[in-house]
Amino acid sequence: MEKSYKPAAIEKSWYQKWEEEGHFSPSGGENPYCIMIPPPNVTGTLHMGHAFQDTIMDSLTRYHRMMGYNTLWQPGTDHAGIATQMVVERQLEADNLNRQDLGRNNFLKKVWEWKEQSGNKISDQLRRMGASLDWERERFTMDEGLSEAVIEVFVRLYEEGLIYRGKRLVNWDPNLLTAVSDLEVIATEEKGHLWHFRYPLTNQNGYLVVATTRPETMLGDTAIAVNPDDLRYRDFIGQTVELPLCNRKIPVIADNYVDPSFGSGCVKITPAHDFNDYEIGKRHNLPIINIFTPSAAINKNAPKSFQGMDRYVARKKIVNELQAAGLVEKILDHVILVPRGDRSGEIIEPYLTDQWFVNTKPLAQPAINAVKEGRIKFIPENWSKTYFDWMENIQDWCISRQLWWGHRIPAWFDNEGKYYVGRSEDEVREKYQLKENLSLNQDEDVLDTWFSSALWPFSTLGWPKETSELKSFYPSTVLVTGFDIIFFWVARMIMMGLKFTGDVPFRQVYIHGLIRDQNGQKMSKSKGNVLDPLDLIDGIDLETLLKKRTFGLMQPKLQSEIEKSTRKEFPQGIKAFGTDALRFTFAALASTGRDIRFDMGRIEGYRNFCNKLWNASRFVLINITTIPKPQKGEHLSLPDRWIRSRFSKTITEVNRQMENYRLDLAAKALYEFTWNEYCDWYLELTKPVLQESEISVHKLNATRQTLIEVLEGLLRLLHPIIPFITEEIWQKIAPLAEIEGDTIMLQPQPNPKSYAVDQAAEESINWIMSFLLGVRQIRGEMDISPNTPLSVLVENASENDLKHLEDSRLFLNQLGRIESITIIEDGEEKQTAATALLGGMAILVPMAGIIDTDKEKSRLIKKSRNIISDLEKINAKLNNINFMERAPKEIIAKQRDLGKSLSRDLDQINEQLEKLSQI
RNA sequence: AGGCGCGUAGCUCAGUGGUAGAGCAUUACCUUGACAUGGUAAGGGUCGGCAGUUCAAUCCUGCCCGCGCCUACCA
Repeated sequence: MEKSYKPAAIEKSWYQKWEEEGHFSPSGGENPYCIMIPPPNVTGTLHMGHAFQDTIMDSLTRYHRMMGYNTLWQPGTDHAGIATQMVVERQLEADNLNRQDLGRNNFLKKVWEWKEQSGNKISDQLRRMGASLDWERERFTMDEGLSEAVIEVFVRLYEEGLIYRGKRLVNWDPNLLTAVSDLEVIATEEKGHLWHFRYPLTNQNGYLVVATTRPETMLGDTAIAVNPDDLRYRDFIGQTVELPLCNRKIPVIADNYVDPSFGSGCVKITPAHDFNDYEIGKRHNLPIINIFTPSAAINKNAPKSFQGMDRYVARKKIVNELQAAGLVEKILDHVILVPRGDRSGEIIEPYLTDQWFVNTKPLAQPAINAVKEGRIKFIPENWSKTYFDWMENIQDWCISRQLWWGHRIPAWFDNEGKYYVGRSEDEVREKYQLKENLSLNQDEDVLDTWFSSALWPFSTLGWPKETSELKSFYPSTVLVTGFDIIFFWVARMIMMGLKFTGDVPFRQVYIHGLIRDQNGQKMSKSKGNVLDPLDLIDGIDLETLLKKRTFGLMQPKLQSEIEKSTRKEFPQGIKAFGTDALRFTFAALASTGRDIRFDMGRIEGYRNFCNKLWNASRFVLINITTIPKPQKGEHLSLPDRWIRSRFSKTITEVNRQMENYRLDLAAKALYEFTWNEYCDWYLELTKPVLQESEISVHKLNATRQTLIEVLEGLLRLLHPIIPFITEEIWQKIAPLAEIEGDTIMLQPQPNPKSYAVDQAAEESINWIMSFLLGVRQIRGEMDISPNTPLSVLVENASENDLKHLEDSRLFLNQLGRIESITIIEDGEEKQTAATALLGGMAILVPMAGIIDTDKEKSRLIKKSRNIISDLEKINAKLNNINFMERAPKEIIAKQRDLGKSLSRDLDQINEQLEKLSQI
């Protein structure tokens, strides 16, 4: 093996081998374990969020595969309607073309080309992450089979009356020229104004003042509303006002919606361009006057002088003209919530159009029940509250989009605007017995991308056919996803899954946090703080990183700022840490919080961890070149028994944490065992055995066997998180453990029962550790060189101490660089010494020239001060009647014991101090 | 407006009703035959604040302060 761990050298080949040999496909068997990947955008690239999520899913998948489950991790990609269409349109823009220039068919051809060209990129990046996805089953939401599922679902929902078409006020993106759903609208707080306008009364002098944040909508006003209980306006109800600039009379109506304390207490009502006003309009039978074109310019329903103007140009003109007419009461600064499209960033307008909707309430109820009844569990459980809140107030879902890229709606229109829904034109003609010469045109619109995503858990498995895959893997075991798409995706999958399969789509929903940068900021191109997972794996030099972060910025102004911060953060660029280190980092960060700050310090630390594992394995391989003869338990050394015991407990702990989705705690247990126990102590403790010439062959072999067995098991335990390095090492270790197999990934997880728990051995090793710690402290604090051999005396040794001492001399001598250990009676030792305490026993290092008396004095004084303060706390408790009466017995006993041992320590320290003072 | 989350060492974060933890960073010493991507030791914290429950609170409860997120129709 190489002297140090070089990830690039080992990661390349293993993945290819695993995939070629079909190790990712389900093994068959009784117990299924299935995860559906949240399909990434087919034209996208892997970002930190993906890498994090995929690490979690892959670790879970590999773990359960090794636990003997029939494991499927289903891969695939999403067509991501708007996002993908926008990318291709932007490419056309470069050639001064738009999609209309190409026409629908040619445009779609372009999108498919782009999909083919870039669609494999993210799959390849997933491979770099080590993701053990069953690629043979890779799906795409616009595959034939999945499209069939989409049509089937649409038609069935329509036939049941759960999909309807209607003219409704929807969220309209005037830039993309499509409707979007409520969820795709982001409300942002922005500075605006509250304009107060005077609407003159028609049958008397005076006016009513209305307040608005969107003056241009006045052109579509059809009423003004006041609160019926508002005494100021009570008398005006039923009168009319003159709508300025429009030459129209509109009524004053009363509606409880109006809050008298806001603005002027009078609200202008524009039913065509405001959701509330729309509802009020319906209640009062108001006319609905649409004043916008699809791109939100003023249309022909408004006065001539405004027609054709963009809404914001019109706004200015309206304000100016009202001002000139003396109809502006005042203009106040006002922070408003501006609705913007999540893709385009454009200000969304409520707009009256014909759209397709899903009637969600009947679907939501069973989906609520499924979670209430525990058939689906959220992890952490708290997220179910978020889910309920939304589901219980769910609104109908606008599913039609005026785009070209996506699943075209299976509805056909005749020339009169009558429409027929069916699986195909032929089916429609037959079903509705349409005349052959009736011309039909399919609806131009496509479905919301999330409509097909909602079917993902069963459409990928072949539904509506009753496939064996569906039988085996539906419901899937767990959905792993971020909280940001609980509404978009999780809720809708549950609704659709229950509706069309009669069962939940997954039994658990593991909600993880979102990856942020080291300052807790969302990673985004415009902030210039994006980390590419592949750059962490392969490394990147500063110049390339700078180029990457500043290339194609929307606001070139930001360039110098981004350059500066990047140079500061990564003066040397980014080192290559390898996939395993990145994965271990993600696992270690996967705690229950919402924000996960990615910390470069940690990935470096876990790269070092990999190196540690690498070198520990080298140590084992250097010392063991032939298969050790199996030995009986009696030949195991104390450290052998100890490490087996610790490993058994570690396996149990890791299993527990994996089952609880606490990958961070699993990673922690693995890290601590590997580094702090196996490497720091066990390997050190084997050195005396491996190097001792007089050791028995049995003992030697028992230690060799333990070294191998524990390392081999540890590699398997680590494999789900760090697959590459464990495979590489395992290939060399497994033969020495007499294990045959092509790959570690198909080996079973280690069984805690294969390694005996041994409390006695743990106690003994703890004693040894304490002994060595005491000696090392003296060395460290007294500046005694690690090379200086020490003669050590022990005083007040109990029988137990003597037994431990007898069992461990070999280890103490070598690990503590101790020449001799002499047992002495209390007070026998006359010369002064540096002292360490181990239970009731004192470990003395005679000072004879090597130790500074004053230093030792101050060291002991400091120690005694700590003990005294602890002791005071304990005595206060023990003297507290309430404590003695009410605390549990064990706690009292524990405190008493602690107090005793502390005062014993204190006595000994004082004794030593006295001795030192006598000099 | 409602809901949720967070506040623990300089930084990033675990954690528990009964003696506060890790990694990184810092300091000192060490190139000893697995590993300097390392070893040994050290320093560092009123666990955001106040009150309550309790024999005992960093942990449970309430209030407050600070930060963040989500949902929502205040024109």
